[in-house]
Amino acid sequence: MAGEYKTRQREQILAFLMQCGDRHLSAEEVAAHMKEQGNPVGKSTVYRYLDKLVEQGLVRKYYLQAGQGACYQYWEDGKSCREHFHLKCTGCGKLIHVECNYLDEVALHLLEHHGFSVDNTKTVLYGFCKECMEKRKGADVCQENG
Amino acid sequence: MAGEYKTRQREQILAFLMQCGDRHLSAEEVAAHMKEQGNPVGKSTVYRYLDKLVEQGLVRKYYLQAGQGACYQYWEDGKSCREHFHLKCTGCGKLIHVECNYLDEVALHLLEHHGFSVDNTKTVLYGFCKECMEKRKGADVCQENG
DNA sequence: TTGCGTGCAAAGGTTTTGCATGGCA
DNA sequence: TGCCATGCAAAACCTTTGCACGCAA
Repeated sequence: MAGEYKTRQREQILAFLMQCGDRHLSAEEVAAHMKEQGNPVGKSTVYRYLDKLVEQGLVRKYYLQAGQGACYQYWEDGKSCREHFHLKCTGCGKLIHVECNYLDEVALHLLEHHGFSVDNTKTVLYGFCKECMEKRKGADVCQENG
Repeated sequence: MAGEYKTRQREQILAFLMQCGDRHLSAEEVAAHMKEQGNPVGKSTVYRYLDKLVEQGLVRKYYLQAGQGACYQYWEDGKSCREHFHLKCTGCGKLIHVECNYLDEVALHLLEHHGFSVDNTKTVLYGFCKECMEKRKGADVCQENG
């Protein structure tokens, strides 16, 4: 059933994603990189494989800005990540893994009080990290104030 | 400069948004509603006016899931969605607004203990709602395991 | 009357899909 | 050999843009 074949294209795509570590890449960028390397990969292949990797939990898909399309990022150690929350800074794109007992209770709370089972492999909290928050203070005008 | 005209279309669009309160609407849905009402409005008009409202701070634009397009929501005095979390069921697609003091503390915790300022307008927690959880029990088994 | 607003259709970009071919196992 | 994977191009999507006409003030 799950007959997955190993191909040059897939190896290269995954290798590139791993190599980029915590950088997030668009499908376009992945395809462009392959082309530069002299081993072009069709866009549909990129999209298809990227989606497959997301399904498998090896790669994460982000929607940082509309109109710009999605971003992908290799998900190091997907197993342990199932058990904690993730924060993504919309300023610098940094992904923060949060190991915190208090937050573990949040999932429990949602389950018991709201009947909702959170999937940490799919959930990302967006916002600003400390550095980007400070950068914003000053430039920021009346955005926070509703 | 501010030569803004009041037109039937604009009145209706804004009225509909206000009336929908905390529901998120896509541009498509707005246009569809107008059509049903017997007063169709061109899509470009919807998009243009929606964007204008966002600029003016009267309406908020969300990017819940790419590929699905953007969602708009009337922004009643900063009340609504900035202050609570959103849950999205990956089973049935339902969007759940959670008004809960306990969860409000979560944002505070993240800020104080992790130096991260969560943006609830961009953040959505993914998982399964009660109904879909029950459906899944017994059904598929090997989906979680990558 | 002035010039903003509207609507249609076409263009824009990203992602998906159909189908024949290519390649892994 | 049997299938899965690939790649091209076309289609599907959402959104923006161009342009002529309509309408508010």
